[in-house]
Amino acid sequence: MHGFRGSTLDQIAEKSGLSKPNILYYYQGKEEIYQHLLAEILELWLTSLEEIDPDGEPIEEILTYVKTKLELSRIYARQSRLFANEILQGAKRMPPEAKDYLRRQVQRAVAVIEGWISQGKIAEVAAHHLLFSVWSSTQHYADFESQIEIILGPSHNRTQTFDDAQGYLMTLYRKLLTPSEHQSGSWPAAADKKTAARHL
Amino acid sequence: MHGFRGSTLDQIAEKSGLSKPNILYYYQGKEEIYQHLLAEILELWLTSLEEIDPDGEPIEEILTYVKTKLELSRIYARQSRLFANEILQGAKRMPPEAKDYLRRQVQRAVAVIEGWISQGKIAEVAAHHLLFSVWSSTQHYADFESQIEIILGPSHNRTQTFDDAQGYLMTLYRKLLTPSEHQSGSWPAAADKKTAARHL
DNA sequence: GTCTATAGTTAGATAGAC
DNA sequence: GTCTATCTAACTATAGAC
Repeated sequence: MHGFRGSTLDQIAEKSGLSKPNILYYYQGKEEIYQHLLAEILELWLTSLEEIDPDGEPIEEILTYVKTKLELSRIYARQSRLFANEILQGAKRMPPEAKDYLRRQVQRAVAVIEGWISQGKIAEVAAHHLLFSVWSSTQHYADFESQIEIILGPSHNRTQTFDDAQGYLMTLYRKLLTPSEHQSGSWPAAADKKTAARHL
Repeated sequence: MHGFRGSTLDQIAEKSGLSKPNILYYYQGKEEIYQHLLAEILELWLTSLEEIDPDGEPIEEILTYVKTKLELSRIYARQSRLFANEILQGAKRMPPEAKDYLRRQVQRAVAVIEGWISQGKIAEVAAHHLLFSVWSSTQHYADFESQIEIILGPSHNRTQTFDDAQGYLMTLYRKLLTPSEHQSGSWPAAADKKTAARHL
């Protein structure tokens, strides 16, 4: 699980307990094994994104997503690194269907977030960039784990670090998203009744 | 510039205009070329971190660092990806001196930030995690450029995206760092005279 | 279905002429 | 210092027995 070139069929064979030719009996080639893994990971990432509920309480919905994404990074750190490596290499081995799936799910989430903004339920932010920063700041704890190890030293407790990260990220995104007292952009542009009522 | 295994000596030879054996006349091997590149990039990253001035205006100092880091990601995107790839692979090819250098510079910056916090000049945050999120959220635009391309489509303007990112990140970190009106933690613990004066 | 043995390819490094 | 030609190791994939 170290990228397409990072693992050899010999290693995969050893880990899986099958022989090399036997693996190639089930898969057409190394490429197919790799893309199968990629698809699984993307599914995991996007399912959590899909769970953002347009009818939920906006800030809590987003904070829950952040929390879930961090948890996925903790549990599926190796998978996160495999995916990160693929993107780093230019996403050349990512099938077009997977790219479409990614694009569609992001578009949905962006629409939900922009809806909340226009209703004045969260502060005005660039929705795409909010998602980018949520992804990067959570996945960092998986993808750059070896750098964190270098900085915090070998004595640091992994679980503790993830707990601290959660506390930090909750504060970060709560402060960002909480609407300011007198938000000019959301009204009178906002059509939401409750929002309007607050200003009367 | 696609990681140690991502580029072959043949490609390096072609790009540099030299022949393969001629490159190995100057460098002992591929490993030495790679580590030379790594060291250059780390220097670039840590120099910008070093520029954080303990005597400057805290929030502006940090926001300037964020801006600089984003600019470095824009200009040195390939280098950022090379470094990210090394960390992703477990930082196994990073020399111990480079790791020490990284650790020391981070410790210095953390001390500066914690000083500002104890003086009540910025909100209370976990300094290490602040740095982690600044790195990840800025480097994302270099390291995950191909994913951004997938999401925003081929028609998106790279310069525009970086400009939008800067606006977003300035808001994000300004909101995080601005101390709240009645900050209990910073006073009376804070020994700073001006801070105390604000409360009289 | 599963294995051993091996073919075919690629890439890092070196020998040796100029 | 720089090149062509070549060696050697590692790796993907297949042939063919059981």
